[in-house]
Amino acid sequence: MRSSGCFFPEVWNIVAEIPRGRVTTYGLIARVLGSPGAARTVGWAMRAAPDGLDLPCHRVVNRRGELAPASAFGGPGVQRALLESEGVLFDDEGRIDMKQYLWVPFR
DNA sequence: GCCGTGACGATTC
DNA sequence: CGAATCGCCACGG
Repeated sequence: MRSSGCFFPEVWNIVAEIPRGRVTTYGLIARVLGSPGAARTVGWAMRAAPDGLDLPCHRVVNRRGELAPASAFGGPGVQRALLESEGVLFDDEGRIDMKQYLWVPFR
């Protein structure tokens, strides 16, 4: 299971495996897929992800532990609410403690 | 087969 | 220390 086919489907596959209450980063996913510089492409894959896949895209954050633009989730606080609902706590800066919640996908 | 795009990352000023 | 810029890679037209 290394390459199921294209890049996007693999991204969705990994995101779908993110455990509840954990988060991962775009760059990390890209790295696991073999393209450390394709972090942007991963984000693009999220945007192009069909709703039928039931992807927990709210569990994917950037390297700093910040959430994606509110526009991406249809409104401000949506992604944060979903994560808090899973037990993820935010600091005063609205960021996640990566040391605690960062989940590393399998290679 | 080239250009533009994009929910990032790291570096530089 | 904060903000801005460049670079990266994959996909659609």
